Amino acid sequence: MPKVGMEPLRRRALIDATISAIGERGSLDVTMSEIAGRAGVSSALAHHYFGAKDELLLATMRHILAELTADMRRALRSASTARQRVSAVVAVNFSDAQFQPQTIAAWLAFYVEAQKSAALRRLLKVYARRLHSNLLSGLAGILPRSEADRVAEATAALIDGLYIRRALKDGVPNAATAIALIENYLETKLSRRSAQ
Amino acid sequence: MPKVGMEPLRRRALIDATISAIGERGSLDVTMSEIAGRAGVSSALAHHYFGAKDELLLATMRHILAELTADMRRALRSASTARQRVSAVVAVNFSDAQFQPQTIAAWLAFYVEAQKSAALRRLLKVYARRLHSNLLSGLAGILPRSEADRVAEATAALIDGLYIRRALKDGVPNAATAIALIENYLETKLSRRSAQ
DNA sequence: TTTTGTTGATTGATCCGTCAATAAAAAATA
DNA sequence: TATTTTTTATTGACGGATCAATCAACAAAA
Repeated sequence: MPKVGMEPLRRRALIDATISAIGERGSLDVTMSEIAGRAGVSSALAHHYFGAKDELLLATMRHILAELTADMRRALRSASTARQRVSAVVAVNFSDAQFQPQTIAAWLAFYVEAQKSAALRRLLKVYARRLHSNLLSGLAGILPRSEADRVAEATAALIDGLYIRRALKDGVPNAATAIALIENYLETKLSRRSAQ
Repeated sequence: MPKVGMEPLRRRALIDATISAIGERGSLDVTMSEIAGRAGVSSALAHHYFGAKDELLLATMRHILAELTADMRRALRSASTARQRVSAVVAVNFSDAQFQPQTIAAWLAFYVEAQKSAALRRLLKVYARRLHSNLLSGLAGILPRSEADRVAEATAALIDGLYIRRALKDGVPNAATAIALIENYLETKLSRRSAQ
């Protein structure tokens, strides 16, 4: 039943299907047929709209990053102090929308794929840089620049590390614990401004 | 030129070839032919000794973990105080032997594969638990138990996070900086035993 | 009648795993 | 010691399966 204006709906359905397929299998080793099937269309249609598998994967990653970015912007808007801004950035990464098995598995899989795909690598670097600068925008108001830089780096590493450990279902079990762990770190770093 | 006693040599060569192949491609998507070729043998021989690809990959992961474990044991032996033990555990993970692009890429790839392979998952969990208990063996002598547990968890997450960021060639550029970052965290955690 | 949506069938490539065949060493036998 | 037999090492060729991508064809809207 071909109705006009299907393109954006199909694109979105295919991207959602890609996320859930990757999340379930835990890797990018999902077939176009599998994805298309989940979206309720044929694999030919997936190729019709995205051209090649690479581009569907890239579009999916872009979509995940866009959602994260939007969440981040929202969270930052409602933070008034520098300290709150730091906490907001951390909290978003462990919000219900982001810290889910599917999304986490997808992140991990994309990290690996980035080693092969230059386009994906570029995308992830943009995200990493943005995360860093978001953290820094809060920290710079509290700590001296070089120290703020180091704390931002450590916080980013903690976020990535907790994600990876969550994917393995080992270590930290839930979002609240993860946040508490990072906040605990930040608290010890921010409460005593004697640096070094 | 069939000479007897080739098996251990071939196994080793194939495992080394697997590591370098994975390291170069940045994922487990390497063919048996590619691996065998690097080891200077035919793919049929790789199958002869390892049966299936899964088992070669598993053997490779086991080998990497065994090396890390051996390094860890050595490092711990030469540490006399609890504090030194903590630093030793951290340092080993960023030693020249471990913190190399090839090995890091392999780690990351295996993390992803673990979501599919139960055997691999079990292996990684054993490693994670051992890392945790090694860290704890040092921290428990300095901090109260619950606090020590949390710091061990954070340190492990930092290690994983710095690995992942290294794989992306983003963030922390070298081993010394990574160690300094973690030591800086440990120092702030261990110097003020007022806990919370 | 042109545009948009859609798919079944097919192609071509890749790759794992197997197998029969070969050859050298080692062991057993004469 | 000379020979046969068995074990170990090794590979080229191939079967079979999977999958990405293409294409021709069809149907409904515009």
